[in-house]
Amino acid sequence: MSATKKSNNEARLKPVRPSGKTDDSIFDLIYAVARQIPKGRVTSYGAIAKAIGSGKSARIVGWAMSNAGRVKPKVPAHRVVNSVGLLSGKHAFKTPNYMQELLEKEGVQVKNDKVVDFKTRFWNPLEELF
DNA sequence: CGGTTGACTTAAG
DNA sequence: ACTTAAGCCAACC
Repeated sequence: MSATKKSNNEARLKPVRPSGKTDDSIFDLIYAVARQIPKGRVTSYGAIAKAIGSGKSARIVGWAMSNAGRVKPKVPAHRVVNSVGLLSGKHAFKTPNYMQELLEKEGVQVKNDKVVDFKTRFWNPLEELF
């Protein structure tokens, strides 16, 4: 197979938007930050929003996370919760309980759909990436 | 093009 | 701790 087989790879690390586009967008930035979340730590949608410079576009982060399941490489969307540590996105996983199990598997305690000691487990991209 | 929706956030009562 | 309200922005119809 000495033929030039360039297609097939070309390192398409760009995330796939809902529209199927792989253009640069805030989605790219969101996924990029989300992948930086250390194991056993969590962050919030708003924190990511600030990290990418949008600040108040936390809802877009949530939107992007809903697409995280179809994005490559995999995005640890289970490590992203809302501002009070609530697993607001658990319903988007295979099973509503899958998100909690993933977190517990990483050492994050979850009680009543809420991250235990959230403030300590919180990972601030603005400070950690700085 | 416009109204609605959503894995959000902050503020105020 | 709970409810309301307003701000935000991309996708959807």
